[in-house]
Amino acid sequence: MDPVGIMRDKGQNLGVGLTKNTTTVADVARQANVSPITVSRVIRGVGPVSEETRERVLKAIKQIGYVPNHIAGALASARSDLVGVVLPSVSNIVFADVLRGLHDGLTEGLRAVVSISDYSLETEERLVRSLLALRPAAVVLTGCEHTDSTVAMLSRAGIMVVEIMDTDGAALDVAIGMSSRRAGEESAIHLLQRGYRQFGYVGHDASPRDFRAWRRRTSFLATIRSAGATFLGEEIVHERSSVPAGRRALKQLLEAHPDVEVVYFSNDDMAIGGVFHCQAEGLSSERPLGIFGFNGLDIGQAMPKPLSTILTHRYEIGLRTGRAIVTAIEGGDVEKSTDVGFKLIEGATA
Amino acid sequence: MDPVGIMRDKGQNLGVGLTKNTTTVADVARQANVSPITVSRVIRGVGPVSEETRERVLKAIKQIGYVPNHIAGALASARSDLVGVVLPSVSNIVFADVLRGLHDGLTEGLRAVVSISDYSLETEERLVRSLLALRPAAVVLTGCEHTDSTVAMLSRAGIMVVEIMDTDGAALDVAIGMSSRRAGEESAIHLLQRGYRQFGYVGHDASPRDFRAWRRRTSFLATIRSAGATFLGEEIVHERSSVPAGRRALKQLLEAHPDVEVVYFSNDDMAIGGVFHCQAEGLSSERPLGIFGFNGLDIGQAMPKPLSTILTHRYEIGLRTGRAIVTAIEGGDVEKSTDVGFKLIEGATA
DNA sequence: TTGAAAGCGCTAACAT
DNA sequence: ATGTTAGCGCTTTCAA
Repeated sequence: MDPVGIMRDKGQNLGVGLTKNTTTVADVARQANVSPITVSRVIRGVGPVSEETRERVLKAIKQIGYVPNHIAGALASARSDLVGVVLPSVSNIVFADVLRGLHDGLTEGLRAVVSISDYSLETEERLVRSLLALRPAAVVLTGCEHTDSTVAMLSRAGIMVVEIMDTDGAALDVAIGMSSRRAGEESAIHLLQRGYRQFGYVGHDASPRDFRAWRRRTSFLATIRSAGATFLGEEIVHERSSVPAGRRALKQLLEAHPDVEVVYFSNDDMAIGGVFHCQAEGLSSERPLGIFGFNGLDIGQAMPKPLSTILTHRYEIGLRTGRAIVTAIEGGDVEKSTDVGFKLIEGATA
Repeated sequence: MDPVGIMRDKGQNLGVGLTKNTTTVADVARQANVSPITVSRVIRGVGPVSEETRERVLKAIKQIGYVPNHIAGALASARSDLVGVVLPSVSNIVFADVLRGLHDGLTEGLRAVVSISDYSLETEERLVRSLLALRPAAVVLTGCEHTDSTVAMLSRAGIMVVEIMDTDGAALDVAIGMSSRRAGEESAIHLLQRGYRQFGYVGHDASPRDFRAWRRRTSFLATIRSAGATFLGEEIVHERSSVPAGRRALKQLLEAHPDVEVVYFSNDDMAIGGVFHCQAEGLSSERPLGIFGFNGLDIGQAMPKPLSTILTHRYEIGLRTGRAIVTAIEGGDVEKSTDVGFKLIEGATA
């Protein structure tokens, strides 16, 4: 209930030589009886500094509680320790995994500035424009679809761009991910091999567009059709993917198309909702409806009947992205495109 | 397979007036026949600028594809548009929700720099030290436990600090969250009212420490004990919380203490694992074991028997945090402590 | 091994 | 309404 004064004592006394409480390299230098540049060298650990002065400077830093200003450093050196990251969502555990991997992969004091595009390319463009103002060391985007302006801005900026998750398109610079097309295809082939002939699909449509889910659906459908199987119909919920949405959608689908033998879901969240619908309706025994997901979330594998799905390597994508950025900054070469693959989990639901 | 040259044409030609491909306000100014400061005023939308010059400047910006440099701006104005955020984890959907809320709450071009402490106060200290080098507009920390050094650094920096999730402790500056203590207590009261007398607990211990889960457990135990109920025992997995971990842990607990009537779980992930264990063992009918969670994840509510749990307002915590930061930056007053509360969901598992 | 000078790109303060 | 001047705090370059 107490209103509180923020930014107390910023000490920005711009008057006549009054105290500013922001200590600088100059303060440290004075304390240690060296020049500012020597302090800078000690902090960055570059250049020749005698052990004796080094210790003197370090002591001075401790004494006056100096905290380096990377903003000033970045301006002077034209080198940034920020990595701009645009993810379509963080609520989806998939991108949370990517982010965790990215953090583990980024070293050398690199830090991620995370923005969320909500699956909109226009939002992505806005976010990239704004991120570029930070002159980041690299930019990480999700997927290979971007507006022309986004591409133009990035190419003019001349910084490293990593497109993650998706290796189906032509990489702007570096791509690290997997092929959605092949994932859809392999899912279809597996289900065909299991003898299914009557297919259904349950999908979501996140805000504007989840391109990768759509590409999986497209190649899945193409594969079952070219095998002569029947696609009975689909139910698409116009909201972000979730367990409850999957449950509702499967109910809808089964009402419209009671004869489906197996349903391909846009991802595990949706598929788990499907499993719950079957459990709730007691469908499991009298009518073994096949359910197939995508991602291989651990929750799906912890269910009494583990979910049949495709395991994706989200953490690894993030990790490799971080490492690729570090490598590039250190002057190393980075693969143009890295496919981390995926793994089909047979499970017990299809 | 193509090694690719990153940072191509950085254009850092430091020679005699050769082309640098970084355009600056000066370039725009030249193009528009005004002074740099006028360009700056147009970009920031402050100060008096005639409509005519404004348009001329805007046109020039478009023409030469100028991208502002916020790093330089931040240095000159001693104002940053970065908000440092330290979360214990992002894999946990709870913090992903917080992050989403935070993004929605932050406006005015404020951007989050996210770091992950992995539930370690020492890591948090390191991350805060490193974040302060960016001179952020505010720092968001999780929980009210911090090392002394962390507290000292932050107070010296004199910037806004928001401690989220937890309002049990004394806020350093601003706290937005809920009371873990009361959550544990209310869970216990509810289960006692339902007639349960033989209690068990299944918990996790994330890396070093999940303080809030532990506080829930402590107040839960205190409450059932003071009501004269029996605490039969507990099973703690020494890993981060997850559905599979919950499933395994419940199995263990029931083997050691076959007489428990109801189990309080450290959170919904663990509790859902418990439900899956019961389903897999066919325990649901022959022996209706009570299961109670924490968080109110939508997956728990989409299960055939919705999980009994406490709904927390993660998104709102993030949203309010973002808004509080914006308010403070704009000079407004912010509540010292905001309790967003929680809501008990009766569900069908306890 | 150390330092002096210059400037990164922008904006606050003070003119005009 | 616009411009001039003088830095922000650091690091580069070049000299000692």
